[in-house]
Amino acid sequence: MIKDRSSKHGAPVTMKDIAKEAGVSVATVSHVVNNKPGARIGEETRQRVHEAVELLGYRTNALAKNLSSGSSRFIGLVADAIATTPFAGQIIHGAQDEAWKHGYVLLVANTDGNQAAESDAIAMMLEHQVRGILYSTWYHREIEVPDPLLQTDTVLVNCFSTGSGLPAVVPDEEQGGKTATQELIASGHQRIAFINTTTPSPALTGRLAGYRSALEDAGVAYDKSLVIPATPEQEGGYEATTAVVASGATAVFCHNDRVAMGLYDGLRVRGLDVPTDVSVVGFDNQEVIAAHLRPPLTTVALPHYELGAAGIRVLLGIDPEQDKGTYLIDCPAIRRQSV
Amino acid sequence: MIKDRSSKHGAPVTMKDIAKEAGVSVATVSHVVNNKPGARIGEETRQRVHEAVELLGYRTNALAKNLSSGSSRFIGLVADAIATTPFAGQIIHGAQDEAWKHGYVLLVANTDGNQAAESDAIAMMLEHQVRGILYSTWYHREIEVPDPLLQTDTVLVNCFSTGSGLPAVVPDEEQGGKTATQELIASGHQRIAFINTTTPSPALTGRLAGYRSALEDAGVAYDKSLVIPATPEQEGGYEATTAVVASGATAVFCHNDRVAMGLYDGLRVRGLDVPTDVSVVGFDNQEVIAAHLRPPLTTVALPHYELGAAGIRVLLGIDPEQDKGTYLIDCPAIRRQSV
DNA sequence: ATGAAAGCGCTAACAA
DNA sequence: TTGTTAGCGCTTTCAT
Repeated sequence: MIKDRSSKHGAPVTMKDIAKEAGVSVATVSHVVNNKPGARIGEETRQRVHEAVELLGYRTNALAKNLSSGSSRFIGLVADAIATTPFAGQIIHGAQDEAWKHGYVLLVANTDGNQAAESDAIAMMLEHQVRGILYSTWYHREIEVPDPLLQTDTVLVNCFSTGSGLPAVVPDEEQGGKTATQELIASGHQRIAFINTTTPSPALTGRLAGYRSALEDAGVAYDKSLVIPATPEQEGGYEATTAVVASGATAVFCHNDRVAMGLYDGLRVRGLDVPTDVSVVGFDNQEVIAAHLRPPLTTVALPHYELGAAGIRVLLGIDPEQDKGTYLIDCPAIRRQSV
Repeated sequence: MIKDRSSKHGAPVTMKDIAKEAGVSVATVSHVVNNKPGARIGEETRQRVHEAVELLGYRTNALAKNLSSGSSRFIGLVADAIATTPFAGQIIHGAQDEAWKHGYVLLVANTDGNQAAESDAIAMMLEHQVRGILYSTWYHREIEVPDPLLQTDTVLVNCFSTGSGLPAVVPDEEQGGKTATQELIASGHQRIAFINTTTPSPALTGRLAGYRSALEDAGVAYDKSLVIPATPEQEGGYEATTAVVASGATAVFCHNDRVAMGLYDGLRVRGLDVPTDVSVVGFDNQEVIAAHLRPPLTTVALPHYELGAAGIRVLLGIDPEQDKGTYLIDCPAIRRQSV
C-alpha cells in the first residue's frame, strides 16, 4: 500500500501512473478500464492493469473524460423552491434517480423565483456542458420561459408555457379531480361538496373539470352551490365548514390536504365526525398531514417523484413523444380512513 | 448574428474561435475573459475580444477550465433523504446558496439510506474531483462514517460520528430545549410538562437537558412526573393528552410540532383551549403545521438552512475552527400564538 | 494485441 | 502588451 496516493491529499493517481506500473501504454489502460467493446487486450495484460488500478487506488477523472469525449454526463435541474415544500424535493429525487440510472448526474440549482439567480444558474449549467435542463416549479402553473433556456434542450416539469414549444411534464389535474370525486361516489355519496381554491391555476380548473366529469359519469346533476371557494390552506378549510354544513353535503372533496385539515377542525368544533357524519378526501398527499390526521386522510397524490423521473426520460428521448409535447402524469388515489 | 453557433446545437464556440475572430491568441482571450489581475492587455484589444465574444456567443467551458487549472468548483452533498421531509431540502438550499456564493456548484445525491447508493454517490463525486463532501442526514443522529468518505475533505451535517475526527455541524438541541422552556417560563408558567420522544437520540437527551436547565435557572424544581414520553408524531401527542391533563401542567413543551398538533386535538376534545387553558410550544418549526394550527404554534426552529450553509463554510475553511470540530447551530424561538 | 500521437478547451509560465 | 508553448487526464484513430 506504500504507493497509494489516492487518499485525502497529494497528487491523484492518473492513467499514466497505472500505465507505468503495469508496463503498458495509457491507451491500453483506457481500454481495459472502460472495458471497451472492440478492444483486443490480452487476458494477462488486462490482469496487470487491474492489479495496478487496485494497488494505486486509481479513480477515473470524470472531468477529463467528459472533455476528451466531448460528451458530459450532466443534466441541470433548476427549481424555484427546493425549500418551501417537500414537493420540490420529490421532483429532485425522481429526477436524480432516473438520471443516475442512465449514467447522468444532476446539477441542482435553487432560484427562489429570483430572475437573476435563475439566469446565473442556467449560465452555470450551460458552462458545465449539461446535456439539457429540467426547469421545474413547486406548484403546477404556466410560466414565462427564461430566455437562456432556449440555448439547450429543456423540458418543463410541473409547469408549462403554451407557445414555447417546450415539452412539459405535468400532473393530470382533471384525472386527479375525477379520481377524488369517484372515491366518494364509490362509497355511496351523491351530494358531494367541493371546496375549490380561489387561486387561478390549472389546479382550480382541472380539478373542477374532473369533479364534474365524475358526477356526470355517475349520473348525478352538477349543483353549482356545492362548489365552495376557499383559500387553499387550513384557514380556508376551517372557514368553509359553515358553507359545507349548510349545503347538506354528506361528503366533501377538498382542494388540498391542508384545506381538509382545516375542515377537520371545523367539523370537530361542530361535533361532526369524519367519516361517520361526513366523508372527506383531500389532494396532494402531503404526508405530514394526510397520514396523521385523525382519521388519516384519504387523498389523491400529486406525483412529484414521477414528474421528475419522467422529465429526465423526456429529455433523454426515452419516453415516446406525446401529444403536443404535453406529458400528463397520473394522480393516484391514496386510501386511508376518511371516506 | 450569422456566425452565432452558440445556440441549441452545432459545434460550440471555443476560445480559439474568439481568438481568430479578434485576431489575437487564445492566451489573450483567456486573460481578458477571466479578467486576470496582472494582465496587461491594451484597451483596444480587450474591446475587440469582448466584441468577438458577444458576436459569436462564446461561453466558457467549465470542464476544460477545471481540468486545466486543476481546481474544480464542485462540492458534493450526499443526503439520506431529500424526499421524506422538507428538512433535507432546507439543508440543500443553505448549502447551495453558500456554495454558490463562493463560486462552487453543488453535486447532490440522494441515497435513501441505501449503502450501495451511498457508495456509488461518493465514488461519482470523487470522480468529479469535488473539493469536498457534505454528508447529511435528515434528522440529527450519530452515524457510522462510510469508508470512502475518508478519501476527501468531508464535513458531517446534522449528524456526527464520535471518534471519526470529522467536523460536524449540528443543531444545538440543549439550547433549543432551553429556549422553548424559557418561552413558557417567561410568560409566567411554573408547572411545565415536557412531552419527550421515546426515540433514543441527541434530540431526546439534548432537549431534556435544556428543559431542566431552563427550569433550574428559573428556580423551579424539576419534577420527573412532568416529563411524559410519547412517540414523536401526532398520535403520540394525542395520546399524551391524558397524562398532560392529569399532571396539572399549565403549559407544555412538545418534542416537536407534530406532537403539538396531536396534543391540540386531544385538548380540543376535552374542551380545553390553547393558550387560555394551556400554553404549548413545539419544536422544528415545520411550516405546514406550525404556522397553520389554530392557534398558530409557537415553536423553536431547527436551523436546517443554516446547517447547510455552515457546512459549506466549515468545508471551505471559512468559519473559524471550533471546539473539537463540533459546530453547534442555534435553534431560535419562533413566536406565534400558542403561549 | 498494443502503442504513439493528436487533440478536447482551457490555463499558465515564459518569451518576445 | 501579446504570443508561444506546454501541459491538465483522458479518448481515439491509426500504426505497428
